[in-house]
Amino acid sequence: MEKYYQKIKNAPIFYGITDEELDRMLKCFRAYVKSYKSGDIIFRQGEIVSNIYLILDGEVSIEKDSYWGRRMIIQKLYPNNSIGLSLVGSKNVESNVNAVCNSDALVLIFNYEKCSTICHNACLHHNVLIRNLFKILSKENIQLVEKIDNISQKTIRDKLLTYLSNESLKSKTNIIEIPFNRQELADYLNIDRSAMSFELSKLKQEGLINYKKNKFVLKTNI
Amino acid sequence: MEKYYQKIKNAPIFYGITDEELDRMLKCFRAYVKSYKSGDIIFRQGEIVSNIYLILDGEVSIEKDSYWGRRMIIQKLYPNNSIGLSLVGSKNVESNVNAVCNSDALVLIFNYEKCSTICHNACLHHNVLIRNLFKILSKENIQLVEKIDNISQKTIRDKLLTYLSNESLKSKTNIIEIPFNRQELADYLNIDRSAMSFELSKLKQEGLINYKKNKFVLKTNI
DNA sequence: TTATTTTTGTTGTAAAAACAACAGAAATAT
DNA sequence: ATATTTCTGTTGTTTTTACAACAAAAATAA
Repeated sequence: MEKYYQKIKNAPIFYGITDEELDRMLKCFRAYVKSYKSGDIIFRQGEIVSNIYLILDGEVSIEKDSYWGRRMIIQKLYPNNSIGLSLVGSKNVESNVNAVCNSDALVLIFNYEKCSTICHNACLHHNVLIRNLFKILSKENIQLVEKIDNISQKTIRDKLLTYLSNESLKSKTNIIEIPFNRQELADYLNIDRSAMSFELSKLKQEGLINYKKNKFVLKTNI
Repeated sequence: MEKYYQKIKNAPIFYGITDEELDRMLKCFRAYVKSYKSGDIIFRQGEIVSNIYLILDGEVSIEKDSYWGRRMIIQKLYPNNSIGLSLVGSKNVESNVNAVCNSDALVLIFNYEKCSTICHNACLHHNVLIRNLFKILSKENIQLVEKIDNISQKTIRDKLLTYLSNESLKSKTNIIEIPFNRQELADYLNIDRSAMSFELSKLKQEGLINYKKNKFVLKTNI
């Protein structure tokens, strides 16, 4: 456990917390580290989630299975990101998504509720934590609205251009490395992969973008 | 100002706060009430928002204009709902949405930052408030994911059925009154109104649903 | 009440998407 | 190095959608 402290300290969720505090806090939260294999599912649609999961290593995607078996990728998460905040915050709500490991992963797990009922330092810890949770959730909220923006566009072309220019705006550069392969990007934008590939080719031909694998260059600021 | 206290007290954002506390708190936050006319815009895409807006009366919709001029409705908000939480939480972020009054509206406005820097009771107030903000944001988060679920469906039919059954699940009844007219529902689901009307007719003919104006009945539990 | 405006439903047509099937390229395993 | 698997791009066909134009119904104003 202690060997992960350095990693844990860097996570936004524990921002502003001193080393000693962190130590007490993790004990108080009954925190433990669990390792997952690629493909493992951290939690499923329909499960009630009362833990917070902090990714220490690996890649996790938040997905949803449609009634007809199509996969929808909501977002991808990486070390320092945490999962389950909104579920924990709303208490006893069934998860409406799956959290799936895309690679072997290392995850810090702790129970958000336990502390508030058992431990004396509850208030102290909670206040610091909740402040961080609020910040993280607000960012996530903005990201979700951005995703809605991306997938709300009418045509495949518009979805691609909106997605790429949004990414470009965020990174403040017109050279973008996306975390998706083609199939995953299609699942993220809710479009057909082959139709998307076709549209990407057209955009390249027209000189609007260039790309190789998952590296894209936006030629114009659309 | 005082005449609105009863309304203000009922809002989730001030849950668990006593009357005297509320009084001090609102002073501390420099809160004031502003009335808007139908069609007024509370804030626009691109503006930096540092206030929290609590709706006391009226209807406000969170919208986005696409590059091509299409309106996208993200969500509709009503008395007791608050606006701007995620923007305030992320600090100095440009709003990526418009907040538009759909009717004459009454809104409590307060500056979230001001308190933390000026007032002595900052911690006390903030801790209570942030706890509430966290809860509200987590609910909103779940709603946004649900919206993503609705609009991610492949066909117009699937979007309609998913939306209606999600609403049905939430209200735990198969009789639903939706807050949208046809054009607004189309803008919410990002589809063409006439194509949607046509699909609704088909669903009615097939006996899957029934409806009149904005009241819907789900015949089967799809 | 009647006139006017707004909302909703219907239809045909053109555009776009999904789907399927496959070929070539790239990555991985042997 | 070669074989095998995975990923990406291309094409034709079918399905679905958007769009436009209009009719019917409902709501609102005069």
